[in-house]
Amino acid sequence: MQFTLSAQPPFSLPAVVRSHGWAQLAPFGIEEDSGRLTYVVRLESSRVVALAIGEAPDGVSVEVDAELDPLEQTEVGGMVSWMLGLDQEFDAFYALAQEEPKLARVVERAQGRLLRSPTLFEDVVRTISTTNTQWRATIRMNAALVDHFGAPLAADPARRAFPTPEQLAVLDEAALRSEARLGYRAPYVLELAQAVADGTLDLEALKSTAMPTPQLRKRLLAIKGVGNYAAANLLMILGRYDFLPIDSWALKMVSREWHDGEQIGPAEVEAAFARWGEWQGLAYWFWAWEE
DNA sequence: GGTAGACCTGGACGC
DNA sequence: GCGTCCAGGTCTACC
Repeated sequence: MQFTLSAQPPFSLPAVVRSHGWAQLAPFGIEEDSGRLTYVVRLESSRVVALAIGEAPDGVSVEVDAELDPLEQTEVGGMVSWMLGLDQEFDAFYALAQEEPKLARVVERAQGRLLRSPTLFEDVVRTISTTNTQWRATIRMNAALVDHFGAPLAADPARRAFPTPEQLAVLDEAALRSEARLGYRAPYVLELAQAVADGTLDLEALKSTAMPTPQLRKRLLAIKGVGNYAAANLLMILGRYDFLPIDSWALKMVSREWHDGEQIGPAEVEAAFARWGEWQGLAYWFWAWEE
C-alpha cells in the first residue's frame, strides 16, 4: 500500500538522507534505481514490514510492502514523520544563516533536518556504536546487530528490523561482543536495553519533553557509554542544537579553519560557534568546511 | 575539576 | 603470516 505525508516547507528528502551517515546503517538502505530511502521496521503488533520513502509534492510518499490497518498506518505515518522531521521548521536558523557565506547554501538546500531512527533507543545504540571507532566498524556493528538479533521480514527473511530493547535485554554480554562485535560497548548496550525493556528508563518520553537542554543533556550523560560527544549528537537528533558534538574531526576542521592547523581543544571549537547560540549545533554541522 | 590509563577493534606497517 | 602500533570517545581511579 502507499500513502503520502506532507512536510513543513522547505523540505528536501535528499537533504535529510544525506544529513549524516545514518542512511548507511542497517536496516536503512537506499534503492539504487529510484533513490528512495528504505527501512525495515517491527510494528507494535510485532509485524515486520518494509518501507520505501520517496519524494512527493509537498512531502513524501511511503510505500509499504503490505496492507496496513488504520491503526498500523497511523503508527507508520507517525514514525516516518519523526524519522524525517517532517514537522520541523528552521526559519530562525535560516534567517541567521543567510548572513553567513559559509552557511548560505543551507537555505537553498533546505538543510537542517537530521535523519533519525524511529525510536530514541535505536539512536542511542547507533550513537554508542560511532564512538571510539571508525565509520566502517560502525556500519559493521549495526549490520551485525540487525542480522543476528533483529526480527525478519516475512516476505524476505534476509532483511531484518533493528532489534528492540526487549530482544537485546535477554542476551548476554558475550553474545553482543562476539556476534555484534560491540567490544567494550557490549555491557553499555545491554544495560541500556535492560533499563528500557523493564521500564526503568523511558527514552521515548525524551522526544517530547519540555525539559531545558542542559537538564536533558544530563539525562543522556547518565547513560553508560554516552559522553560529551554522544550526548551532543543525541541532542541534535532531538532537535536541540545548543551543544556541539566535538570529536577528533571537529578539532581538525576548526583548527584548519581558524587556527592554522595548530593543536586545539574543545574550548576552541565551542568558542568558534558560540555566537550561533541555540543554533550552534546546526551551524557547525552544515558549515562549508574546506576539505 | 582535571588527567592518565584502560577499554576493543581493525587497519597500516615493518619484519 | 605474525607482531606492533595507532586511531577513535568514554569510563574509572586517582590527584
